[in-house]
Amino acid sequence: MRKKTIKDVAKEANVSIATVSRILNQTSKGYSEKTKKHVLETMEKMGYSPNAVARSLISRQTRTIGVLFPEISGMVSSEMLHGIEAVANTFGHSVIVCNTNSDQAKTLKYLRILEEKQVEGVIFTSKVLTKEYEKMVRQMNVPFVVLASESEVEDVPHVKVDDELASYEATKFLIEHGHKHIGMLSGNGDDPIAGKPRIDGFKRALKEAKLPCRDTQIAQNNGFYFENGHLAFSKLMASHPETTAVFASSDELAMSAVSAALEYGKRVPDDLSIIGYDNTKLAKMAVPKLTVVSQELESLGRKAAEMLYREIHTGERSPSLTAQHNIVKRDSVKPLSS
Amino acid sequence: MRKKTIKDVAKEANVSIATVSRILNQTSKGYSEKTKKHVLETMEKMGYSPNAVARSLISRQTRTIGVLFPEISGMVSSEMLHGIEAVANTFGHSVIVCNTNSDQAKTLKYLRILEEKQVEGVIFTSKVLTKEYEKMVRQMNVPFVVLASESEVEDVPHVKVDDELASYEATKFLIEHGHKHIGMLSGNGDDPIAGKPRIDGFKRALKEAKLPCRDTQIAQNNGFYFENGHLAFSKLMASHPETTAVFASSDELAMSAVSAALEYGKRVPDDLSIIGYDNTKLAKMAVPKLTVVSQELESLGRKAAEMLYREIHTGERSPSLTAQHNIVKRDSVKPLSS
DNA sequence: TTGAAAGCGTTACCAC
DNA sequence: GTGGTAACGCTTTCAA
Repeated sequence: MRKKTIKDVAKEANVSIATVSRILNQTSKGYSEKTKKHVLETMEKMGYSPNAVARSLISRQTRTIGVLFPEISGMVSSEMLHGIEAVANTFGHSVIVCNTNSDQAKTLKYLRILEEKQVEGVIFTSKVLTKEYEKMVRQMNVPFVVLASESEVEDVPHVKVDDELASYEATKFLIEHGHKHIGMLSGNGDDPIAGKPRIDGFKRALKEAKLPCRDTQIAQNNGFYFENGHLAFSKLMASHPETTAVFASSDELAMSAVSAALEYGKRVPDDLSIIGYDNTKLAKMAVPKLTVVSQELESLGRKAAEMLYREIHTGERSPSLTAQHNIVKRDSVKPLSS
Repeated sequence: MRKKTIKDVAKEANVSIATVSRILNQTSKGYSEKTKKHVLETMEKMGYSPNAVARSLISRQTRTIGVLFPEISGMVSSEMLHGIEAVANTFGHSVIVCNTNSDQAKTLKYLRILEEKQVEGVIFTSKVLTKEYEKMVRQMNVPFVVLASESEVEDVPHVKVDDELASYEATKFLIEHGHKHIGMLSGNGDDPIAGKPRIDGFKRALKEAKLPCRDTQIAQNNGFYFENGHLAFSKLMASHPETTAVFASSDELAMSAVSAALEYGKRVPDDLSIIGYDNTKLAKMAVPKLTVVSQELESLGRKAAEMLYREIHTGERSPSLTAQHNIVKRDSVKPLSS
C-alpha cells in the first residue's frame, strides 16, 4: 500500500493533478467552489498527505533550520533551544538539532549535512564561528546567526550579552557588598567568549577598586560544568584562604562552589558569598538561591531566531545584538560584616 | 548564482549526469578510476554539494527522525534528547525536535508536519500515546517508539522504567532507614505514567510495612517542576508535621522540598530525609547531594533510538523495554535516630 | 475554471 | 564504462 499522491487524488476525484495542486495550495481561484469541496473531501477520504520533500524540491523551501550546540544537554543549551523552537514554530518551520561536541570535524560534518538538506538558515551557538567555517558558510549561502558567541566570519551577526561588562558588574556587586578578597572560578582563559572576557571584566573591577588582583585568584577550568568546579575551588582556597567572595562564571560552577565551600566548612553566604552567571533554572533551585548575573537564554534564543527569520524572509541582515544583562539578587551574596 | 547541480558538474566534466550520479553514490564500478578522479575534482572545484531533497524524493529516505517533547527545556528532556541524537548521528540521521507543550492540538499538528516531511521514524516522549493519535500513527506508517511513557496504541513499543516498582523501592529505602512518617510530593494522580504508578508504589511500600498511609500524606502537584513543589510541601507539613522523610517524584520536586524544608526550619537530612526521582545532573549539584531513584535518561533515550532504528532498518519491531532503575545513595537521606 | 506538460535535482534501468 | 531517459511527487506556466 503505497502512499497516496496527488495523482491518486486526481484520478479518484476525476480532475487533473494541476487542479488538485491548486486546491492544496489555496492558490486563489483556479477552480470552482464545487470542485474544491469535492477534492478536499476525497483527500480526506483517502487520507492523503502532501509530500513536503517533493514540494521543497520545486519550491526551494524546506521550512527547516538547523541549530548547532557544542553540548546538547544542560540547562544553557536547553533554554536557548526552547526559545529558538518557539519562534521557528511560529513560522511553521522545523528545527534540526546538532550536537557538535565542540569538535571541529563534527561541526563541519553537520554543516555539510545541513547544507545538503537545504535548511533555510542556521543558528550557531556558544562557540566562535571561526574562519575555518567561513568557506562552508559562504557556500551554504543561507542566513547564519551566532548565538551566545561571536563570529570571525564577516557579515554574520551574533546575539549575546557583553560578557566583559557583565562580569565587571558581577564583581563590582561583590565589591559594593564590602568584599575585598575576591576569587573567580572561570572557564578557560583561551576561550574568547565565555573565558577571557569574563576574566577581563573581573580584573577590571578589582583594579578599579584597587583591590588585590593576582592570577592565583582566578581558578581556571576547562569547562563550565559542575564537575569542573571542584578542583578549581580547592586550588583557589588553598592559595587564598582569605577569600570572602567568589565570582563563578556559570551557574554550574557556582553550584560547584557552594558544594565545595560546604566541604571546606564554609557556609554560603555567611562565610563566603558567591555570585553566579547565567540565571538558568538552576539558580533558583540552589540552596541558597543563587545571586547571579542573568542572561536570559530563552530570550536570546528567541532573538537569534527572529534575526534569522528576518533575513530569511526579507533578505535583510540584522546587525549584531548585545542583549541586556542584569543582576538578579537572591541569597548567595551577603555584605561583608567585619 | 544558482546552486550547482549534478548537471553543472556533468557539463563541466564532460560526462553524463548518470556518471556523476554513480560516482556520487560510490556505486561499485560504472566508471573508470580516471573519470572518477576527474569528476571528483571538478566537484570540489565547483563547490558542488548534493541536494538531499532531490535524493530523498527518489530514494524515499530522508535520513531524519522526529522527537516530540512536552517540554523541551529542562534536564529530563535534555538528557533524553542527548541520547537520541547520539544514536541518530551514528546512523547519519538528523533529528527534528518538537515541543508539544503537552497540547494535543499542537502534538497533532507536529505529527502532521513530520508526516509531510517524510521522517523515517518518531520518538514520542513523556506523554502517553493515546488513542487520539492512533489514526495519525497508522497513517504515517513509520516506526514509533514511546519513551519514558506508554502507549495506548497497539504495536507501539515503549521504553521506560517500572515507575511503580521504582517508587516502591524508593519508599522502602526510606522505611529501611527507620522512617515511619513518610510523605510524598507527587505529580498529578491523573497522570497515568509519572503520577499514579508512583503514588501506587509509595502506598504499597507503606502498607506492606504497616505504616500510616493517609491521602494527606501525598501532596499532589500539577507538574514535576521546582515551582510546583513549594505549596505542596507546605500542605504536607501542615497536615503532617510529624513527617521525617519525603519521597519526591522528580529531582526538581526534591530540590523544591529541600528549599522549602529549610524555610521550615528543617535541615536535610538531619531533620528531614528526602529521596528524589530521576537522577538528572541536578541531583549531584544539590546541597546536600540528592539520594535518588535513578532512571538513566540519556541511556533510555539511546535505547529508544536503537529500537527505532532496528525497525527502520530491518522492519522488525522491538518489544517494549522496561529499563533498570536503581537507588543512588548520596546525602539527602539519613537513618532516623530515635 | 481546467488540463497538459515542463521542470525541480536525483537515481536507476536499459542501451550502446 | 558510459549516456539517455523515465520516474520520484509536486508546482506552475501556457493553452484551451
